[in-house]
Amino acid sequence: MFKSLDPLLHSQLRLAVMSLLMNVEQAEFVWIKEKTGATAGNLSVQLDKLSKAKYLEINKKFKGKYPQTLCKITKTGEKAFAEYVKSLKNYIDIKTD
Amino acid sequence: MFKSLDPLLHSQLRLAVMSLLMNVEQAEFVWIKEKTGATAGNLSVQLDKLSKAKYLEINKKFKGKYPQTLCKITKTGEKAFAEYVKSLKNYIDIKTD
DNA sequence: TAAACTAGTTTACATTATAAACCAAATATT
DNA sequence: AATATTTGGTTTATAATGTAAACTAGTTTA
Repeated sequence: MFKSLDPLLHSQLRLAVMSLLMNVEQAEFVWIKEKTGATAGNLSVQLDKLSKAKYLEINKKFKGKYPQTLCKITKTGEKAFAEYVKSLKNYIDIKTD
Repeated sequence: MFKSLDPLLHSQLRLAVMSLLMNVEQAEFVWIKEKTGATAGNLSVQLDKLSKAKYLEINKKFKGKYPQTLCKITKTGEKAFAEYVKSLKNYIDIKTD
């Protein structure tokens, strides 16, 4: 009846991050921070979790003299997101039998 | 951009409970337990939280000789659920601009 | 050269979720 | 008729999670 919801995606901030990354080629840490309204510390932790799960790839470079963290969703991440959305529908659409 | 998701509903079990109660007049503890697959202890705690938030009403009676806990969603609960679903759509539908 | 800012990371604490242990009464077993 | 098991839960202790505050490392500005 209720498919289990991927706990890695069932978090407000991580879901927002994935939602953003579903729609762009890649994104900077600072841009994600602004779009989500997250604190830097929280975002750092959550990006790390998503990255460890291979839901996204993190690429650290320099933009001029400043450090820059680029994030990009992976195929695995895209699949997980799609699956999460599918599962969620059981919760928000269902009619009992 | 991202509306905040009611933390009381953003929990797998509580969301499943509310989802069930959206579709029935009322429901027994045991029925909810079976439908959700939750343990009794966890369900007890989560029902209590939803009840304290006035998202549902809990009515304790006896069914024959056994205790029976009946749950019914409130107007407040219905509104909160609808609002949650609306907010969620920002996360799962959006295209970045 | 000292203060303030950029771009993050680490860590300590608070919140949340959950299973295990418990309770009271009913029924089944020996 | 004791005792064990089941029903229908609640309480509580612990594990997992989320988050802000404090920190690192370097840059710009006054």
